[in-house]
Amino acid sequence: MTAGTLVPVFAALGDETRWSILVALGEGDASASALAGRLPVTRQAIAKHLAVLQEAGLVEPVRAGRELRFRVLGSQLADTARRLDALGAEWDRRLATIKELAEGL
Amino acid sequence: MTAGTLVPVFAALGDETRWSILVALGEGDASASALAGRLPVTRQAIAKHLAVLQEAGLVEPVRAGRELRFRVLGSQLADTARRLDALGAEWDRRLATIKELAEGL
DNA sequence: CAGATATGCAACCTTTGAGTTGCATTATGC
DNA sequence: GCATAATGCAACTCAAAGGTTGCATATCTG
Repeated sequence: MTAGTLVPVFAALGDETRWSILVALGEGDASASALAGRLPVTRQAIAKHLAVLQEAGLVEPVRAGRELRFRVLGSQLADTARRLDALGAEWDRRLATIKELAEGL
Repeated sequence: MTAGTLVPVFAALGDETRWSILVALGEGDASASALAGRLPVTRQAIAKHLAVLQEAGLVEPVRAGRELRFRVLGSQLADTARRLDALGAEWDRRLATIKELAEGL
């Protein structure tokens, strides 16, 4: 459970358009074509973003007839949040210890 | 408190080299020059990364004589984690509601 | 003061990533 | 079966991002 699998997730979350997509999916599953109707980019661009998000494990494809809808995986976000919180806490703790040592406590 | 300020943070966290820097800083404050000794990139590259991290509020500069050390801000990570968790939870909740509606409950 | 050490700045190269257009393909629905 | 609506794939453009080298500038330390 190193930062290895974490980085792609953050990279995926580090783009405005992808956030728009995630937010849109937060209101219900949708296909690339459907999303293209709501966002100011082409269907193909959205398809690429969805691929990135899927690779990062943030969305999941769901076939529905000839449509390929995507579902946002909130649990993955919660998971990432937990790991992030743990790291932040550890760094703070470690640096506090260093500070104490430096102050000769 | 929109996703606005959140995106740069994730963008900053979406790079392996920057993680290396953060991890290194997690073991104690350090300057760009000091970090250059431990990482396989030049001091200037590290300086740029530190600028990005600082812009995202993840590190903080600390002047120490002629040295400019950087301190990692774990609290900012915890903050980001909280927001991420809230979003994931809300999406899950909303989608669960939609599913119920779709199932005619 | 002098030399060493640290940062600051700028130009440059190269790769990646976001976005587009165009066309092929596949699967529905009547 | 056929027109339609959706996805898949490929080539291309353009800008940004990561990285480098080189040099200027400050600032300790002996």
